[in-house]
Amino acid sequence: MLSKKTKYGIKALVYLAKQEKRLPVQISTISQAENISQKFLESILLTLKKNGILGSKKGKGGGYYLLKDPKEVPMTSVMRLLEGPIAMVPCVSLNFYEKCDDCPDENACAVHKIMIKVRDNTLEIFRNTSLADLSF
Amino acid sequence: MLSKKTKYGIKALVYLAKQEKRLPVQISTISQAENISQKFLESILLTLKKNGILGSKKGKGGGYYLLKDPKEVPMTSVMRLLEGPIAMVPCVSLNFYEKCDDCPDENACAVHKIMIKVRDNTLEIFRNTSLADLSF
DNA sequence: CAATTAACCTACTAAATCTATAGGATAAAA
DNA sequence: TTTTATCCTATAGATTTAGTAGGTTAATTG
Repeated sequence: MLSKKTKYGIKALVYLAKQEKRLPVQISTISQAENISQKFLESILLTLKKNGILGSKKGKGGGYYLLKDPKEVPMTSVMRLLEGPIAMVPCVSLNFYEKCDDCPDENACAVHKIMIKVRDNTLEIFRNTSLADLSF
Repeated sequence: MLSKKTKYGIKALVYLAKQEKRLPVQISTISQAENISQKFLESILLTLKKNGILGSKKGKGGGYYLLKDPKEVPMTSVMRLLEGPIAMVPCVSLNFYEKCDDCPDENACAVHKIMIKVRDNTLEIFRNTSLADLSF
């Protein structure tokens, strides 16, 4: 299941991508438009900023804005940042790999086998989908 | 992330599918072979039994066994039973649909849009993979 | 019949994760 | 110097996960 954090994060990013001008948008504006708890959204946007997806400006007329063209923001980045691994099991994750405690041999593991397929397919979708694609 | 419950359940099912004869296999045998807590596995196999995937036999020589040919057990069934929805968001789930609190219009939602794609792809894999496919 | 075996069932718990909320600090603008 | 809005840390309540404990039932064996 996708966490609310990721869901809200994507919604906020798409909201920003839809802006005609690249002017800062306040948290309160986004939170009202998308029905998201303002404080919660605040922490989400902050991590997006810390990780180079968003820029911000303080004080009056401040807010958050996209640093790149929406076309240049693939969903892989967004998902990994907010949700963590794209794979359903760590032993199959490209960016968050971990060995399973219970598996003596990964290659002999049935779960490993099918989850590789799922990962590859999901990855393909996220790689080929940018914020721009979600903004129509 | 896939729960341990589902992971262990799949491993146990594949273990049973690999048996040459359809004789009952004890929980303790599977739990040792697959490094799974016996008590935990017990509860997993029980739900698989209650839902028509496994049969069981009590007393000496008892245990669990597959009720159908492994070819006839698609991963969609296993996943839905153990993990729940295959979709990453309830508003996109075929079998566990729920409306989002925050979304006035599903069709206008970016998250909805991409998660439909992910669901369709994942579903396709699970539909086309049976226990037999995982048992080689 | 009685003992053994192994599934069946209920309840509980410890730990982790998720979804926030509180409250103040910092920086920019008016 | 006041206002505005982001930045930051800490915490808390709810939910989910991953088991554990302990006894009950049913089938087999001697």
